Amino acid sequence: MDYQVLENDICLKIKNFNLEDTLDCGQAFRWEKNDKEVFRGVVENKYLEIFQSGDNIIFKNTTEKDFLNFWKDYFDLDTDYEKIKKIITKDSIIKKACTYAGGIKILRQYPWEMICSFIISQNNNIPRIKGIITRLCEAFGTEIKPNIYSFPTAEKIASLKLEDLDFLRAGFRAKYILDAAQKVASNQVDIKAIYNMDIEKAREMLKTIKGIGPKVAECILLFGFYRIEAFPIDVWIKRSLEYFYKDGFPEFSKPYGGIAQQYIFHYIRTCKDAIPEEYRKK
DNA sequence: ACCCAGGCGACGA
DNA sequence: TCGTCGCATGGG
Repeated sequence: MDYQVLENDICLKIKNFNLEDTLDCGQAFRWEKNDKEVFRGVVENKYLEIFQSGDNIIFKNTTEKDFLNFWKDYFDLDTDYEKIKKIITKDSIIKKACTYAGGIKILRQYPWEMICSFIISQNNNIPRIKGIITRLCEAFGTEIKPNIYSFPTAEKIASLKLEDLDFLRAGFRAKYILDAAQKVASNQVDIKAIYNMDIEKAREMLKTIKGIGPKVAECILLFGFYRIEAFPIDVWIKRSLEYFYKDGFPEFSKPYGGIAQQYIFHYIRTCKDAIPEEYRKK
């Protein structure tokens, strides 16, 4: 890994990485870009400002220690994506998607935040998901810097009543958030245990929470537990499976299905001519 | 106004 | 076990 320690910042030199696509492709909901291409976000109890300039990524006001012990892991910098791409791009559709969106990395995020976030995501759109999560953090998270809040703990949410969540305007999802918090806080859904479960058991465990079905469970496993074989099928992926993969998704890609899935998801959502218009609204 | 959003639970056949 | 429908809310 090639990086330089500057006065207050870390400068990482990296190829084939796209910060904006990575932070804005629907896997994370707590990064916002300001008017100067700088992303601001909160992960656990750390606040970061970060931006990209060509092959340089600048981590603002970051110590080498935080970079090596925390952000390197969060941004999945030790995974050899080129090796994975070599395998999965033997499929021509993934190859196209990878050309378009191959700068995305799968962020190593945290289980409870992903459980809560992807419960909120169901039958919802990304701007609204972000809004609900922002309100949730501002109300129940910890203020780690002036006006900057961490994601609230499951214990904190579990201590609330359903009416306390009304202001989120999360609709029918509010009761699911509460159920998730209660089950996680009480260890009825044991996050530590899920890390060591085989994936099918982990799916079943997550689905004991109300509001977690097959799709949300896959997202939690992929983004919260780094199970890169997890393959969430949302409306967009369903469309692309119908259009591109009538005979099934290629077997050799399945161990890295989650990475391929992200490339395809970003590709067909944002590239106008990826699939025909009539498939976009079926 | 209308349609849809990174779906799910409840219900009926 | 498989289809269908209602769900809260608000952006386009």
